[in-house]
Amino acid sequence: MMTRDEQRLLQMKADIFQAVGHPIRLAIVELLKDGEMCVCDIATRVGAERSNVSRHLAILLSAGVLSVRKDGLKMIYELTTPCVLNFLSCVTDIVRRKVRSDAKVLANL
Amino acid sequence: MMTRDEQRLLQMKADIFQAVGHPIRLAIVELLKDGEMCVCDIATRVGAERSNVSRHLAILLSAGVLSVRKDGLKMIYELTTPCVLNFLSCVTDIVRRKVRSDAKVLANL
DNA sequence: CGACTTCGTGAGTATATACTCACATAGTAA
DNA sequence: TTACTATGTGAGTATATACTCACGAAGTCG
Repeated sequence: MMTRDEQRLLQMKADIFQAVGHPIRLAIVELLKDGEMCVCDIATRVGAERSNVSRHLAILLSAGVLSVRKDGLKMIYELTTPCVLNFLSCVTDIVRRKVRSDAKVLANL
Repeated sequence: MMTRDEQRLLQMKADIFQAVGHPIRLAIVELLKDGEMCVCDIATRVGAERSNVSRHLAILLSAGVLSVRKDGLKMIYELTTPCVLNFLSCVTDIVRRKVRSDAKVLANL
């Protein structure tokens, strides 16, 4: 079947997808492609409550998508690796196909 | 802030990440990289209950990650685009960094 | 026709997630 | 010291997700 270690690896990889799989968290990832940013600025830019953003950041951090450093009062978050962004073109491609396919279904009603 | 359309696009993209963000569904995606497969075979290979696999497939289908065709009694699922797999190397990279970073924390106890 | 296979789905339950509000901590600055 | 700012987190609630079992629809084969 599948060893314990293989299952743990699968879980860790799935956690990364799941971490990015939320509109606010995806917005955060897309926002940080231009560089690091503190929590307060992130909250303002994505238009969500600060404490909520703080929790979302913790999820991305725990999955390994983001890293963080302290600068005085502020916590500065950044992408651990920009390769996450490469996948977004693939995701956009999937969305494009899906929208086209849905439109075709509608046309046949 | 953000237009209605931008939010819907963000949601659709997040849905794709979320769809893959489950151990069983990720296992299905990795399994289908070698080609299309019917539900019963997928269920056997990933070692999960068939009705459960059926639901997971519906989620991947609805996100646009998979497509399906009918062949007699069987429903044959396949990846809409293999580009999902490209991201897996990035995901593996994130996992590797995270494990290393966690190990470093442990070493300092 | 009846027996069988493949699949999706309703119902029920258990668990997980998202969100808000309030509070505590840590650093800054007067 | 006191006042202020940035952040994380406990508690509570609402909603979503995952899973199993049982059933029914659709196609196959004798």
